[in-house]
Amino acid sequence: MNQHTQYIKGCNACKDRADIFSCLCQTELDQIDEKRIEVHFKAGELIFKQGTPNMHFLCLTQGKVKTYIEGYNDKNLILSIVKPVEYILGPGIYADQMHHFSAMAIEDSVACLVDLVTFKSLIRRNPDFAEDFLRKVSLQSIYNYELFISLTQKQMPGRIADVLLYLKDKVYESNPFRTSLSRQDLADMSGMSKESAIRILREFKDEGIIQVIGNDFEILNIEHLSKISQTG
Amino acid sequence: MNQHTQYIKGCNACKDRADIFSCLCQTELDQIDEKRIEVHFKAGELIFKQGTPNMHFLCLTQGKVKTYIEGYNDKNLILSIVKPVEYILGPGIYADQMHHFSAMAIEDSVACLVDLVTFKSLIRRNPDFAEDFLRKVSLQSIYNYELFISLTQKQMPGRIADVLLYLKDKVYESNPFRTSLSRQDLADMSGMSKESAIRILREFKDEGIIQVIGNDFEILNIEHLSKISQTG
DNA sequence: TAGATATATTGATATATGTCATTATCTTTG
DNA sequence: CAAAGATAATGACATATATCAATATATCTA
Repeated sequence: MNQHTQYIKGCNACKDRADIFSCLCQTELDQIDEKRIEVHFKAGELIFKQGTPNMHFLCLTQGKVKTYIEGYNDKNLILSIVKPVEYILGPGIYADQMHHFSAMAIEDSVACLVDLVTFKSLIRRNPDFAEDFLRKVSLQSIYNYELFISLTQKQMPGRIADVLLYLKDKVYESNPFRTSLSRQDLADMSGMSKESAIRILREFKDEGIIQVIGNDFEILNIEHLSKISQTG
Repeated sequence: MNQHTQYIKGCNACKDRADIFSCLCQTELDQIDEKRIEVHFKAGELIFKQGTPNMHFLCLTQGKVKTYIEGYNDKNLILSIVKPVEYILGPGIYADQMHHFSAMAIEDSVACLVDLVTFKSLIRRNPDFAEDFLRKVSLQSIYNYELFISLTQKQMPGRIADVLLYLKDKVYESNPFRTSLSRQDLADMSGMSKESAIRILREFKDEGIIQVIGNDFEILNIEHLSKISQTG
């Protein structure tokens, strides 16, 4: 399916893949469809920036996006890698209408922007939709708690192991995988300097746990890597 | 107001103080009141434990509670100190019905437990309530992002500064404040060993930024402490 | 294709932080 | 009140991790 067909079919084509929208009736879906803006981003382009007003609910239909908190000294902390079809839910939607993290395309991407007035009115009118949305928010929260433990209680090897397993299981869903993430990105996902990230990757490579050629990764010994993730 | 009057008055007395319940009509509030169980906890008692089923929505009416993730090697990460009247919202409510963190009373406390069936049906029936709840969840999320930055990008002095400012501004809301938190707790809030926490506190004391006598804290130079929080 | 620019890698070194052992102080309890 | 147990404080030391500098490799661009 090329981008043009995708555009013409609109939300209906997407609906099957987009879990929380499956509980909307046709009229409700049409409402979103009308208000929907489809935007194409090139790899490296900023989708929205932390600190700016949050006016849209965002649904990623193609490509990959990293969400990250911009901290001090130009250091970023990558929260998640979003793949299609998933939503980018900022907590600002129901609080201060601001973005609390930034989002950047790491591959050429397509996203649908739905204005928040429409989105919120659907939340109010359709309890199933509200519950599904709450479920999404909750799952994200749960993942954040895991991230807390990984980042604050594990040493570097454990954190890199977590990142590799996350990429394999949640992002690329395949074992030899090629990523568009830079070494700096991997470092930003695991809260360390890029030099440290590189060093740990090399250690894993030397121990035969992984194979790395450029941006092609293969986890050779999943058990061992999981153990490193466990023991911190 | 003693505990007995508090009990007799029920949710109605609490309503003024409990923001998200203010949008409920009397009938709805009565429903919660009926299903409500009031429980008294002694300081140090576990209220619920990570990994157990999450069957109740919890509202703290007296005392103070710490919520914390139990990580590896018996290390905990304290997420928040809850004071009355606030809610303890686990993300499991709308996901897997499990607790993803533990809660423990750090002072003698009173909490109201509302069963989730009642709670969820109100969320479905009253959109204002649902929105208020979403607002609460969102604010918690925003705080978690700040915590991420503090814990992963600041050095120990910055993290301890954050903890002290949090206790002053959000928990005790007064400047000389007495806490029931142990040094280990302060360490668990800032993601470091208790020895390190103690050392940083001593440094702040030597530099005249704070005064500490036992569990009595006073921040003498708020500007300086804020600066330490900023510069990491 | 060559030069320029960004990214990745490596090594040497400095530093932040944790661990362990010891002593001091506070709190509980018989 | 004294003994016991918990919590707090301190110092010496080990180690995880960041920083800096140098080089290698990849990627872009004229």
